[in-house]
Amino acid sequence: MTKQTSSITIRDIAREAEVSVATVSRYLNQNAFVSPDLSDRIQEVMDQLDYIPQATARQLAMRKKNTIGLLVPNMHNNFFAALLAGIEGEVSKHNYNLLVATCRMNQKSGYQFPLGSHNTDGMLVFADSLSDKQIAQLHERQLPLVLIHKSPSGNIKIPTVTIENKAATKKLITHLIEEHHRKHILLVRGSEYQEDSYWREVGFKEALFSHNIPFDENLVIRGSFEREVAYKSMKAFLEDPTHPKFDAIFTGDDDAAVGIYDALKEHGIRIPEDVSVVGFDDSQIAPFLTPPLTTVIAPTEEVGRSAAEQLFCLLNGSDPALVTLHTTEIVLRSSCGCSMNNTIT
Amino acid sequence: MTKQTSSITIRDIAREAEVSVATVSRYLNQNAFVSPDLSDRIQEVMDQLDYIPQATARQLAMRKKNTIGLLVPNMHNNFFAALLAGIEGEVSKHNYNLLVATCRMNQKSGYQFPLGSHNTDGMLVFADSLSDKQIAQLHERQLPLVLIHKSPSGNIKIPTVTIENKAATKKLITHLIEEHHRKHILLVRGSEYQEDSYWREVGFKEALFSHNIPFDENLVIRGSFEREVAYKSMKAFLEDPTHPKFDAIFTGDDDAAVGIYDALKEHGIRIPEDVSVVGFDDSQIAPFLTPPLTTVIAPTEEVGRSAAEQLFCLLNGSDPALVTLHTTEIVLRSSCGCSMNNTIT
DNA sequence: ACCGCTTACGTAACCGGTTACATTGAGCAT
DNA sequence: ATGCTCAATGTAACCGGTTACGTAAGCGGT
Repeated sequence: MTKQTSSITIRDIAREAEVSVATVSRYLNQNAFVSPDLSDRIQEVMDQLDYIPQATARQLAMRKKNTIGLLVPNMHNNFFAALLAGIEGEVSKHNYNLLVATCRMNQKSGYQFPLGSHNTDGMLVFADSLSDKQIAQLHERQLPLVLIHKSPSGNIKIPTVTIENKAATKKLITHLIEEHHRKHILLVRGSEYQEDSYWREVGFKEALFSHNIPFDENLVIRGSFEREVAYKSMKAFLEDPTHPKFDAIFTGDDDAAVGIYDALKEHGIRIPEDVSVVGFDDSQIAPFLTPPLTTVIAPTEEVGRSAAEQLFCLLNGSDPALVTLHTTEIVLRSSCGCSMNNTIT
Repeated sequence: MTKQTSSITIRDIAREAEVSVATVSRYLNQNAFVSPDLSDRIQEVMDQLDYIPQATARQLAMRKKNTIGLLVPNMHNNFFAALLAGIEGEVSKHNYNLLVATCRMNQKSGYQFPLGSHNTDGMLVFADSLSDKQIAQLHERQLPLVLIHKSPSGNIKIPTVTIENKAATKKLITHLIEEHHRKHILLVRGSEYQEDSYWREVGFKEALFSHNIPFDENLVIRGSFEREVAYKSMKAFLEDPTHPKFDAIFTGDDDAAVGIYDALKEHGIRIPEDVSVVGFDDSQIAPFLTPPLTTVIAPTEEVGRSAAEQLFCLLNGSDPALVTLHTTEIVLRSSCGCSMNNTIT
């Protein structure tokens, strides 16, 4: 209960320096000329009394919180750190504060936003932290919003920043087809409702179609973006005697790839001799798998940075890009059958 | 410049519901009895006008920000996500907000805190985000503080939470000595000023001494907590014809271990046949190195959680643990010479 | 001398909540 | 009926900044 922190206020400074509060405020904000002698007196008193202006009071008076919020579903994802690094850099460049929260059910009154217009001047919403309805609601209330790895539903105009899921996947699958002559490619795709998974599937199909390879529903394993469940799904698939032949696997996620590797190994299936395996994300472990995993590098930090950038556009009144698509790079290692460690963009 | 957000205030609600602002406030905070009919009227009006209380005004009136800050040197560290997850969980449990910032030099006036008593009710300071002097300064100003992976200088009483660096290292080195009969162990230690490195070195020495093995200054490589610099330092060491013989390496960090692996491989030195290698941190890549790395599991999320917990103790007036030491586990993989995948605590 | 214009600075209202204190009226004992 | 207590509600001051507006001094032109 240490209540009385630095309870010295702008009025104390004004009194001691024998000026008005307005003058102190003007000196603090440097937004009007204050004569040098007054400035000196003020500064001196401030140093002496160790004065720190209360952000809260300032925010109230200015009707501006100088704070943006980042909402994520959870923090356990690997690339969360990179995303945050990008965001934080941009935020601090603008001298803003960054509030971070996960969305979660509140005990009683259902959903309660830890972040919102009461808190922040604008928000970054990652993937499916919020339902479309909740997003629409915030948007209606005029709260500046930028979505990350998610596009707005309907035709509401909210800036989005994400990565080229479709194009990258198409390129990767094309590589499998053209360079390694694979034709029966198994798709291990993530959660039904995750947008990244959706576009990766679209890219996957496009690559197939443009090489006249039919898309086979039986060569799809659904809902497996986690290592353990990918492992189990893959095992189940392999143990089903009726499973179709395949000569390559696109795992849609590096973490899932680990599970896939394990399952294949247990069945004595060699990578890449028997089947090529490729992932997505270039997580840290990708180069250390045996064999090293061919995958897609996503510029996560850059995504964070530019998402914040769009939000600041909204806050400044300049208009933001409605959709920012970051390009990805494919890094060829040996799990696809390549022998070199190369990159195609 | 969308200024006028939801500019409806508690007074609007009071007027429409034909009650006083005090009553509305009391209803909102549930801190005094309000008769059911008034409650209903108020709730109805609030729903209808879509009222959201401004956190800022509330904070000003209550002289409490309901916010804690986390200060880190940078966000690029792997375990940052886990740390944050732990902190965030605790923070949201207390219905607080979490402000995250990196410390950085401000363009003009030298060091400027993005976080402080103007912003937060208390702060978590990670490792060397702040100098001892800066910490002391904040502490003098009565700002509740908890340090993470760092202890306070002098005898100021600031709660600290960290991990058992010394004990874990001692156990790990003892394992090398007793199980694998290693006697000439190379110490690759991190930054001179990093406290974790310091304690790891102490534990290293203690293990040596208790087995009557002299500590050899020539078997130390300093300042190498990063992959690349560890690689270079190790190469330089190996290429120096006068370098002492060694049969094991303690890298003090998993990331550094990667660099060490590479350097050893280039010189045709086999792990673990020629030298044992052990790390610290159990980063994600550890199990995927060839051979899989024996290392120490640090409960990072738990560290974050309990640091926040101590801070809330300070905020509630109950007294916090002055030092919280989290126990670590050693996970034996094959880089030390073991054949199993085992854990000792 | 007077007028007008500019400029540095002061006064006081305001931001949107909380809460100490005042007020009102019901309930009950005398 | 009177006085007292107590509980529900209202009034207005306050939190610590910002800023619209007012004021007075300085200056130049006639």
